[in-house]
Amino acid sequence: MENIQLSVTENIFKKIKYDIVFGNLEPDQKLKLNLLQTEYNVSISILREVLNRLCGDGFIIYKVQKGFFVSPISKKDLYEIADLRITLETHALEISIKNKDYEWEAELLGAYHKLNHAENELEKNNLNAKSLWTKYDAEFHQMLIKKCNSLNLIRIHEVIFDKYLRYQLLILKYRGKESIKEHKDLLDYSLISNIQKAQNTLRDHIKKGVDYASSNLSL
Amino acid sequence: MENIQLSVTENIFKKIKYDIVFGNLEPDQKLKLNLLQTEYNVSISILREVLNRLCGDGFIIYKVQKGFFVSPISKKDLYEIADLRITLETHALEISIKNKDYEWEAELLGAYHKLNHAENELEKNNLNAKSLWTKYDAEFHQMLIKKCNSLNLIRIHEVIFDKYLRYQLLILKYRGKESIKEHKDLLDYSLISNIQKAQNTLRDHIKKGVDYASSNLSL
DNA sequence: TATAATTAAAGATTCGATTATTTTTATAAT
DNA sequence: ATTATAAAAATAATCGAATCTTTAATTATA
Repeated sequence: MENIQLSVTENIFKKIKYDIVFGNLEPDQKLKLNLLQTEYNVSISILREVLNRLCGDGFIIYKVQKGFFVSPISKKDLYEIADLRITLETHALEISIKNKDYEWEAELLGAYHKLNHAENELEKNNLNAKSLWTKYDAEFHQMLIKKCNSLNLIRIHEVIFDKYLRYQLLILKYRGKESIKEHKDLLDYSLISNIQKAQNTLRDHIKKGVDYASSNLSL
Repeated sequence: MENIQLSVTENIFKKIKYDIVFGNLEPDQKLKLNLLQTEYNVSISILREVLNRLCGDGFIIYKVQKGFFVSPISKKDLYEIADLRITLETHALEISIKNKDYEWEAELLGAYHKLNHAENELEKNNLNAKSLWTKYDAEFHQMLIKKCNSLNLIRIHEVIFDKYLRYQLLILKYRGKESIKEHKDLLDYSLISNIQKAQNTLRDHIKKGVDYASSNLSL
């Protein structure tokens, strides 16, 4: 019998991080402890543990005797995040491709297949597919760098990806056909081990995404 | 009158992080809360807040219902950290050099001067200079990337640098003359804006450092 | 009216105690 | 002697209350 029991702290951590990334908690919003206490139904100590952990990742800002605040957003921050994502993800992609095996190719094809399905649904204006697309986009990009053989790199990339995702979700629009083509190219270049073209495609993919996001973001 | 009052939490955070980086708390060591309580003379709640924050940065590992542990070390981890430092620091250096101004040049020269002084003291076998060298080495490298114009990048680099430093301090030995030459080159290439050579020097500098560390590390 | 001082309310910080879980030790059964 | 079971000790997790700080509201003064 499996024991999947998570502590209260772990559950609240996931909830609050989700609420920040998905915009339920707004940028700059002050996180008053007694409000959160009733909202999430936990004690203050638990909340402070969770908020401190999120501080470490930079999703929350802490000011002594002033409390906790959801991290602010800005175009400058968005471009910084995008630049970091490009730097980390292209580097990881190169190593990943160099280390690839059949199992990885299979998993990558699988991840692509799911993403492509969600993309098609979105093209048919099935708006329910939005959250699915979000999930599969993340999984596809995680799979691309999975063989980079560096837990540290994967861990940092994950944080940066979530920060990037937060901006994407603030826009809510979907870049459509262009992005679909880029994902297909990313898959194909990875499978034939063309590192240069795979990296260039990834770089353009993120740059176009961030420009699109930026132009749709009123700040 | 300035208000430099830090909360208890902030102070303990710095102390514990210092103790991890500088090896007073050993890798894999279990951080029992009541022991830490008497050691640092604070309540459990405070400790849990601090340990959670350090989890976010990866200096501490948390296992549900098992407690907190100082992150383990390994050669693989060291090489991952070094690779990340190279990736992040060369990228930041390029942008920094492109954005440079006279003020930065002046500050960089100042930082180099202090580092060079510490290096000379070490050459004279003045072992007290060791901790000074640690400080000035960090400051010199931070100054190199200061103009990269990305708080996110600087913040992440800082965490990686501290993780790298932790390994360096485990070795305690000093690489000597070679490293001195590299620092001088790093300064000169940055000042004449030779980005390629500055990046290559930095890459070699870190690679040689990590190889030196690795070969002196019994794991 | 505008500014400064005082008080009241709200909120952050810290702590000690209670509860729940895990680990260790002791005891019993095979 | 070895494994299984039960009791005890150690430790982690959680909570609610006490303390301290900041912010807002009120009153007093120029």
